[in-house]
Amino acid sequence: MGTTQLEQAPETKYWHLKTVIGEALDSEFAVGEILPNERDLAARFGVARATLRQALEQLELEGRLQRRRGVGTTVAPPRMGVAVGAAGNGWPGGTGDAWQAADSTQEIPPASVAELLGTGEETVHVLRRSRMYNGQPVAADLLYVPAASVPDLSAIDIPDGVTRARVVLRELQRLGFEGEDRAVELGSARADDARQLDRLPGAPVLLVTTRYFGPGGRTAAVSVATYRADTCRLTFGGDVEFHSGQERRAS
Amino acid sequence: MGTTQLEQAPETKYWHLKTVIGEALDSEFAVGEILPNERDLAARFGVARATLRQALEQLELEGRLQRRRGVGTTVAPPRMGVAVGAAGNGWPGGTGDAWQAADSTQEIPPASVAELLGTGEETVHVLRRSRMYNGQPVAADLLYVPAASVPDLSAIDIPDGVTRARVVLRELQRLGFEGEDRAVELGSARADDARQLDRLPGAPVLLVTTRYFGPGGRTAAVSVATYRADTCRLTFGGDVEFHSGQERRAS
DNA sequence: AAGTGGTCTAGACCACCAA
DNA sequence: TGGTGGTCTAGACCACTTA
Repeated sequence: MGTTQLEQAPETKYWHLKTVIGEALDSEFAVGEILPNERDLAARFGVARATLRQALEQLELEGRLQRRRGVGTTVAPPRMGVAVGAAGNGWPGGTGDAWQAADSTQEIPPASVAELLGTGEETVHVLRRSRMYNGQPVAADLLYVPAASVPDLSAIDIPDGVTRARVVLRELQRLGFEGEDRAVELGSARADDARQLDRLPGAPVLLVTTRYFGPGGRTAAVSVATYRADTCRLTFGGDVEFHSGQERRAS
Repeated sequence: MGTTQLEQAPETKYWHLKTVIGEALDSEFAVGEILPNERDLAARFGVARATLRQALEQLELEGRLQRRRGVGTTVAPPRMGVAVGAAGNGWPGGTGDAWQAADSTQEIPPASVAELLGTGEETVHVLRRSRMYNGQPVAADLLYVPAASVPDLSAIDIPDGVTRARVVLRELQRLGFEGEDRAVELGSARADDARQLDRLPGAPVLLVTTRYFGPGGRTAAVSVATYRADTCRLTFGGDVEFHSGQERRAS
């Protein structure tokens, strides 16, 4: 009667586990330290392995644990702040930052990209790049460049993918751009991205879609970057580094 | 011998399922349509329910499905683009946009926030707000404001939380700010945020941490916003709307 | 009360890594 | 080869919504 009935949900087991383990991580474990294996942990807490795993999965999602098949579960360092704003990368790869142009082909872009580009079913240059940070791969990226955006190249024929990538980037950089647009959403890693990022397919990733506007307001290029969600915190604007004292190091 | 041995991973069941169902969603289902229940689907594909669920979970993570306990699984509309950049919200809640100031207390901020504010263990104003979009809750937010940032209020004592929230916001708006800083990372919803966002605890969310710089470069306030990762695509900069023709409507 | 998705169990086997 | 995390199964029960 008088009891304010606010308890509501009786807190599930895995949620409680997650809390308990999370607190233990703060107080009793150092970064890089290895946890007991899942079977032992499950036994120790008196739950099924699946339940224990549900807790670990969330902690990994939050960037507090790192699990590797065949190896074990370790305490993850704090997420690294990765600059995505205008300060970080003009034409990505242009200024020789951590982006590494890997390859280039000419393909018909997927519908979602074609819509952003405003092109129809024309083929575009597709540059594959990957971004390193503190010696770790943090992002895989596809840069879609319509042939119209780099007119001076249409006559030349360059067979090698890597050098063509470099040439396209240089040309883009020469032309410059007038603005950019960015969107971030949650996704799961495709098989090839997963391989580049040293994760399993389906791993949670942050999808950063950038539109680059050329002269006249036309969309000159579109980039879709796939960042590891477990290890990265994306930073925007402000040239100041977040948390500058606490960046992640290789384990 | 001659067989280029590149097959590599024999593609797990749930991954294959995810692909198959995903394609079916594109071709055979309309937005809002209800899928068969999990037990039926599992039987139809000849897998255990847990396996089927693993596939659905990923599709939900990617914003393609919406599942509600007691109701069913429906096809989700495309994610809505939510503006987070400077254009979207000055002092959030200030211009009467979709933010709704709900409450305000004075508390000692969590260590992570205190570090960003540069304050010690002093109490700060904590404004709780929530953001609506197309009639749906998309974000819950905590705005931490050190007393020093709103000096004119230190003398006044306002007992009511809601009006105090409004007063603090008005004062902040009057003072203005000189810059901001933003970071985005993946998280899982705390119990209270989950309630506000109409999700279960642990649901994947995008955590947007914003630092507002006051005159002199000091951090005037810090906001931690929790966006539903399943329904939201965060957009930054550029006053142009992404995908303007395809926005999400209430189902 | 019936039907949905969410949690949990106790097993089994597989893919991967390091010694 | 032994140990790790990843996948998969076939059940059971629970929390929630709707009628």
